[in-house]
Amino acid sequence: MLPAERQQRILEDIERAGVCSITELSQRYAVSEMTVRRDLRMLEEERRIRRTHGGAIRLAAPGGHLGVEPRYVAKQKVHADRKRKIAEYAVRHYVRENDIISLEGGTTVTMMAQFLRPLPNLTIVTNGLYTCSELQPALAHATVICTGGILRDVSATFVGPIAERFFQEFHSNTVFLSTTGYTADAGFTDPSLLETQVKKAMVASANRVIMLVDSTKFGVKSLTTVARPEELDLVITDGDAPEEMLDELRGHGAQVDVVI
Amino acid sequence: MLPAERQQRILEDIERAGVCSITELSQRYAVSEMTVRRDLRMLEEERRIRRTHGGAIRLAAPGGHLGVEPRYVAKQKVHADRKRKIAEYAVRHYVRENDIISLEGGTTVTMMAQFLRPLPNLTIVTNGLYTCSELQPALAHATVICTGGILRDVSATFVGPIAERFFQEFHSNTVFLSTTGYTADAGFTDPSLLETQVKKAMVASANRVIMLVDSTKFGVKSLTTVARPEELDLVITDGDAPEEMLDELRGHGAQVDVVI
DNA sequence: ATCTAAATTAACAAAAACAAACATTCTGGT
DNA sequence: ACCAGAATGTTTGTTTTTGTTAATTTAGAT
Repeated sequence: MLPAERQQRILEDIERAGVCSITELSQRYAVSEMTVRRDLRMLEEERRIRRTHGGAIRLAAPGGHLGVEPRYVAKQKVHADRKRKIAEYAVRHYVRENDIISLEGGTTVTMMAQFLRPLPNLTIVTNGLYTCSELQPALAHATVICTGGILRDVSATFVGPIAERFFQEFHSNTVFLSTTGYTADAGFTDPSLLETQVKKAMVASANRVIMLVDSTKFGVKSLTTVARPEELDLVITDGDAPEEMLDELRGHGAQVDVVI
Repeated sequence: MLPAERQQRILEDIERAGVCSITELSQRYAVSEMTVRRDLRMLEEERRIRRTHGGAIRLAAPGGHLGVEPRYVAKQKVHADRKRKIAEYAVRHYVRENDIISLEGGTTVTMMAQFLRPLPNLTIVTNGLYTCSELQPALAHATVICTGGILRDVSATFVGPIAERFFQEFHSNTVFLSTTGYTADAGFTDPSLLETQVKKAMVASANRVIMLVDSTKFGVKSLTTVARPEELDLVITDGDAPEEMLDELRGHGAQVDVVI
């Protein structure tokens, strides 16, 4: 294998995994650790990665968590604030004690977990790894059921046939979900078909469907359609959402709550 | 795991959960409490978290309900070192690339995860929440399948009928498991019937069964029997295990590996 | 307020990773 | 085949990281 090719592949490995150790890379490409160090040094000089003790981490990570650039973090934080408000509102108004709810594994919905912890005697069904982690401290007075399935990297959710089939047998009062975007023509869309399939199964299995959409998602169209407005009972969004989009949603029979 | 990666994940843990104890983090990442303290000190110097006695809390309190100091449950800081050696040995000698393995969610077996990360093209089946979290960074070159089920508090494992039924359909080459105790009369035993049921299903579904037992478990008898020595193919333990117990095991046809 | 158990810190020792220098192997052209 | 230059591996000493021990501080209970 050519050195340039190896370096390129190492870069790809790091960008995909977020982090790689030198031992790992040296074994994978059957070269000495010293060579890997030299490769990493070059990649760092080109500002493509950041070296750390024992390996390297990626710089900018669109879907990941490691070594993220400050600018990206800051942007994320603004959104996070919005999302958190929506998540808190959803819990406060639409979850009661003794409820049985499903939580999809997206970031907005995952934020609901921290507000759910005080509520007694909940049953929570989820395909989100982080949701499970978040709710572990609440297990004394709540039941958490995980769908299982294949763990998907970027989203930390369980997907695939196992997760989908789960919802053929289990039904909840309310499902909370979110997607990557909403447009009038394509409805609520996601980039991953695997995610979409699971979300569809969740929607089909629940009595009530609540969609959490922060205002940045309006006008964004992604690959596959998760649901159309007429399948939803309620949409929760924030104050920056364009009014005409909300009217559009209402026109399809969905109730719309705007969190100030 | 790389130091930088661990620090990043600790930060995420704290931001997600709001608060983490040092004991908890030290066990989750299989490092000493001193190392966790050093990590937390660095994160605090970067103004990313705030340290408290016994742990750390997140800075921005977007949810509101903060200021809660960590309520650290006095968990026995068990022989993490012994367990880690056993876990590393198990991976090094009994896991190959392209393997399909099952990991039970106990602490010893969970420690295998960090050593599994460099191995390419593995398929890993598990009912352990922490195992899933640990293996998330390895997903670029590995497949992780979770059983799903009811999340059990103390062990952070998925149990119950969903988890049990999973193994009626999925079969692995090798299952790695551990239990609370072993005695000659009761075999390998666990305090929780729910855990036992899942472990039995795992054993039944695998071609090869490997039990990880650190020496502190010998002579300990718990509530329910998970397996008897004759059901196992291999027992891995450490050098402090009493020789007569090992002979006893060998007498039942199990191979015994002792990690020095 | 005093006491006790736990957590923290500091200091040291061990292990792992790193970097530099040198030796070796590989590559492409003659 | 031969050589020059690049790439790689190896050795050695240094640095970083981690774990352990002992002394100190803190939190919570009496």
